[in-house]
Parts: sequence; structure tokens; C-alpha cells
Amino acid sequence: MAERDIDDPLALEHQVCFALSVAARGVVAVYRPLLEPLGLTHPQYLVMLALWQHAPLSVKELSRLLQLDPGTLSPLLKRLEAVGYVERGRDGRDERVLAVTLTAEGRALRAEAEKIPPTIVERLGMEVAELQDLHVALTRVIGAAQGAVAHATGTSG
Amino acid sequence: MAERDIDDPLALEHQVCFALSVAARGVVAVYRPLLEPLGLTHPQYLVMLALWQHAPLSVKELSRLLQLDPGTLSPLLKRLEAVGYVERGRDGRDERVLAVTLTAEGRALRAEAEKIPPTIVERLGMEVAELQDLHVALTRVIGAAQGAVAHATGTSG
DNA sequence: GATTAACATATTGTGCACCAACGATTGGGG
DNA sequence: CCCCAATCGTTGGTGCACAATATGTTAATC
Repeated sequence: MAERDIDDPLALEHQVCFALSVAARGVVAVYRPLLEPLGLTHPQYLVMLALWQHAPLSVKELSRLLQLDPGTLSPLLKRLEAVGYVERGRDGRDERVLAVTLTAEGRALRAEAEKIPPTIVERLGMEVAELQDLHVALTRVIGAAQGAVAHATGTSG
Repeated sequence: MAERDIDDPLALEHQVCFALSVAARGVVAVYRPLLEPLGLTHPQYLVMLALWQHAPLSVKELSRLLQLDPGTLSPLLKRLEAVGYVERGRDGRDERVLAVTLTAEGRALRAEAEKIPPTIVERLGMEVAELQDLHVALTRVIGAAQGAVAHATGTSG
């Protein structure tokens, strides 16, 4: 069957979007057993990374940093507050914006999280250089996709 | 702030998993306006690709091809049946397996779908060679991730 | 040939992801 | 001062994704 599909532009094995989806889900699956003891899902882990770097952050800033819809972040942040890693309070200057800050427990979690990246690299068994190349390629795709969407909706913004 | 983050292994901009997630969601977003007129979501589009190549397929075979949980596919296939692109019937030989087949309308949809990949490449504005390189790199990551999960749960299978 | 084990799918529950609509707050122009 | 538009976050709806469980079917064992 493979013979006939070589020229098929709709063949599953030719689709970059398919490889992208499978790779993303597959890598997240490698993280899952490492994040589970911390009580975090992968999206929650990314939010914590953003906060460890830049806290305090508003929902809008998180949305821009993580390229996520505010409607996705809103309940996610409530769950992070429920487990005690962040606090959600209104900013004094502008009552519209939510100030997401880290609790002491949330800050302490960073020490545990530092063990994760090396473990992931080890479990994947890939060269760091190869992962860096991939990161560069993905960054280019992210830019291309943003440009494509911007062009489709209403050029630039 | 960038200066201080160069050596930070937890910096958001260093995470391959983050780039992978954002790229996957971003590229799917480029597909969305093209798939919407066909009445398909991106996962549904991938199922149709698999069926155009290999129909009829069982849920288990689709699960293996698309690397998706049967619990994800089950309701998805019902929705594809509801819009009239596939039929779900039991296989005569083995009443356990579901035979997913294409309807005439489902087969006809392939002509529309053939316009999608070139449009995507055009909208992304990336060289085909670069996309092919990315596909190779992603395939390697997919293999590495599968190996990592297999190792974590119970080596090989 | 009845009991068991293995298998294929379906269902339920939790959480993400996007969209559209809403309510509250803020800042600007009449 | 007041309305108005823009902004920020939340909510509700649909659909994906995974884990655990349930149900029915087939195959294996005794």
C-alpha cells in the first residue's frame, strides 16, 4: 500500500500538521508522570514557568506569553489557586486586571521543577543540539502560523 | 530581563515542549478556516485522511494510525456519522469490532480536501524543503517520546 | 460445554482549547 | 457630568484528550 501513497498529498504520513499534533501529545505524555507528583498538568506547568519568570502577571499578559485564550486560563488559574500555588487578586490601580501572584508554596515548587528538563532530555534520549535545532524550526513555524492567521483575519494587528 | 534568563533552564523560551504546543495549536488555527466550510474539525480531518487512504478501518486501527485513545475516537466518529461522512457498522466476522466506512458524500469530500495542503503551505509562506526537514525532525521526536513512555511504563510492548 | 480470560468499544469524569456573549471597569468626547 | 467605546476577565457551549470503568463478544481452558 505504501507504494501508491508516495505521491498522495493527502497521505497521513505526509502531513506536517499530523506530525506536529502527535509529537506535541507524545512529548506531553513524557512530562505527565513527572508533573503528576507535583499536582500539575502540562498547561499548568507552563503557567508556573511564566510566573516563576515574570510574576506577578495579569491574565492578559499570561494569554500573550502562552498564546492561550483568556477563557482557557481563567478556570486553569482557579485550579492553581485551589491547590495553593498562586493567588488571584485585583490590581489596586485598575480593578479590571487580575494580579496573579505566587504563594510561598508556589515559589518553593520551582526547586522540584528544576529536575524536570534534564530528566525529559534523558528519557527522550535525543541530543541537546538536535532539540535546539527543532526549537529553532518550531519557532519559525510559530511565526509563520501567526502571520497566516493575521493575514486571514485582517492583516496585522 | 532577557539577560538574566539566558542560563535559566526553566525559561519559557527554552522549552521545546512549549514551542511544540504553541506550534501545533498555531498550525491547527491556520487549518480551521479552511476546514470549517467542510464541516470538519482538525482531528476529524485527520480521521478522514486515514479513511481516504485505508477505509474500512476499525476503531483500534484508527487509534493506532492516529495515536489517539479509543475513548477520544468513539464520540468523534459518531459526530462524523451525524454529518453523513462515515457509517459505523459492526463487522460480520467479529461483532466486537466497529467497521468505519465512508459514505458517498464522505468520498466526494476528498476532492475539496485536496485543495487544503497547497493552501496551507502558501499561507504559511514557508519553503517546502523546510517543512520536510521539520517533518523529519518531528518524526524523530515522536519515536523518542514513544520510547520514553514505553520505558517508563514497562519497557517495550 | 460452562467458566474464564482477553479483547473491542462505549461511557464517565476531569481538564484543556476556542468561540461568543456577558458584566464590570476605565478613559475619552460631547 | 454623562454617555460611549475600549478593555479585562468570566461564563457557557462544543469538541478534543486521557484515565478508569463498564459492557458485550470472542477465544481459551478445563
